[in-house]
Amino acid sequence: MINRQKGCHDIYGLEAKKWQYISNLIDSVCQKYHYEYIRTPIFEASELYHRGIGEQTDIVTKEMYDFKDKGDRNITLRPEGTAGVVRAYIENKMYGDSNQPIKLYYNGTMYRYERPQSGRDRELTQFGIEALGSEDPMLDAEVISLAVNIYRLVGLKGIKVNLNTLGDKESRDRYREALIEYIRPHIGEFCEDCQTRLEKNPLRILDCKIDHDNEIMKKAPKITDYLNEKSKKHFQEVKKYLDLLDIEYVENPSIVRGLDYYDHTVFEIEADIEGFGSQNVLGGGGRYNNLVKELGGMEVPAVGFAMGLGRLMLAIEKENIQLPIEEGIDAFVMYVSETEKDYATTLVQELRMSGFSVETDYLNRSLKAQFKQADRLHSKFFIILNDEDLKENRIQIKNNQTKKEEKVELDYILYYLDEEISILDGHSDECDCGDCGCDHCHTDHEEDDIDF
RNA sequence: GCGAAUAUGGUGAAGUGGUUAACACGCCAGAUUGUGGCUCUGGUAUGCGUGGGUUCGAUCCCCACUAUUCGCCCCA
Repeated sequence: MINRQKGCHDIYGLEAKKWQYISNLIDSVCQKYHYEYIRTPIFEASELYHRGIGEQTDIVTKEMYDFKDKGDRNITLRPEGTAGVVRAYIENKMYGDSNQPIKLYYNGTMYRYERPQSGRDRELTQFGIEALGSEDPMLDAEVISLAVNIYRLVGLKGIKVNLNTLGDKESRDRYREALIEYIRPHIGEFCEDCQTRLEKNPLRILDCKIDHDNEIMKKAPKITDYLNEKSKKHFQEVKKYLDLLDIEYVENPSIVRGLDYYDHTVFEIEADIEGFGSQNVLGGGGRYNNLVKELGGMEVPAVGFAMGLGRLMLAIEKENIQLPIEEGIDAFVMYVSETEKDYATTLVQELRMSGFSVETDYLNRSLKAQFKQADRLHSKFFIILNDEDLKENRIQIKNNQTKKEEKVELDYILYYLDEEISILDGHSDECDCGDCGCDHCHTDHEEDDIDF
């Protein structure tokens, strides 16, 4: 037997319905915020990620899916979404588009060559947004609010936004120097990793779990004291807009987001969920005013966010959140014997073309077994075809909720089903507004019910 | 890269160094309900991860491998 690859999953059944629900929710929220869907390739030139992420990191050296294709090109399966989107932005000259800023979202699979564990797979699905072409702090706040609203709408409680700023390059360089100077005399007291981080990526030391409680760390200089006026103002405004948007956050100076290209605002959203362990970060992002240039474009400010949907699903499961997944079909067509099967075939087709979801039996099962099957599928109506009825141009139809059973004229069946299903859904005849609050309207206008 | 646990039929899962490996669910057929959902009867399953070893004999003991899960590292 051939098994699926390590760290990959087959998603089907109820699980697949949940994924679809989340994807639909994402589409609907992004539409409201006016972020447009973009789909970029799953593989790109390796260089894109090497440049975007930084040559020296573990990420690049051992956690990317690199390979050579038959033309001897260096290819990488995308490990994240931002680089590809930025590449597409530059390549398609979106900076010249008349609508600015460019606001995009993606939702797709990413690949990371890692040892899988809970909340971490080799093939993962990420949703993310990128807003390019504005340095307005209002946009930073919007990005965060979109992310938070997704979590809210899913129904997650204990969501915490950790917020920090890295300032602009000038502020960050000053801070980096001060930090190195401060830590260097004490470096012997830090863990091995931190000792190498000191030169390579000193900010990362702040994020170290081992040395987190070290007194020296606690008294370390803070980035906020090294911000220049411009950076300080940006951060203050981001916070102002978050307050206006009613987004709660915690300032957390240890959020540094490893990568060089981050500027100003950085944030992580974490879930306070029992049994979530070290994989409690649901998503994160920040401003990256240097990346577009780094990847060969012009100087374009940008801000973005990404979340792992696998982890979101895990959180939903742990929190025991019931997503409103619709189950069941409208009708199951059963036939008493082989004689009626031909008619069943055409009836099923007709009903489906008229917009009903309909199933029938394909295993030539006994009528009894067909009833069982119809029941298992949560069919609203059972349509039972027998010879005698068909001769008189009518069919037997049973409402599985009320148990009411009727014989209906063949010509009348579509109208009958339509009516009856409306009644089942609580949709009244008088209502044609499409938004009266009944169940039927809800399904058609789901997005209008979203309460921000 | 390091560490730990697990590996039995379609599913969940018990169990033993020795003739036919429980039980439950599922599925199928039948009985009974005016044709399903409850109940009862019967049927169903190429099942002990792979390769070695110990043994008269291994699913059960030992070793290796593989896979899965979980943790560490790292985290885009």
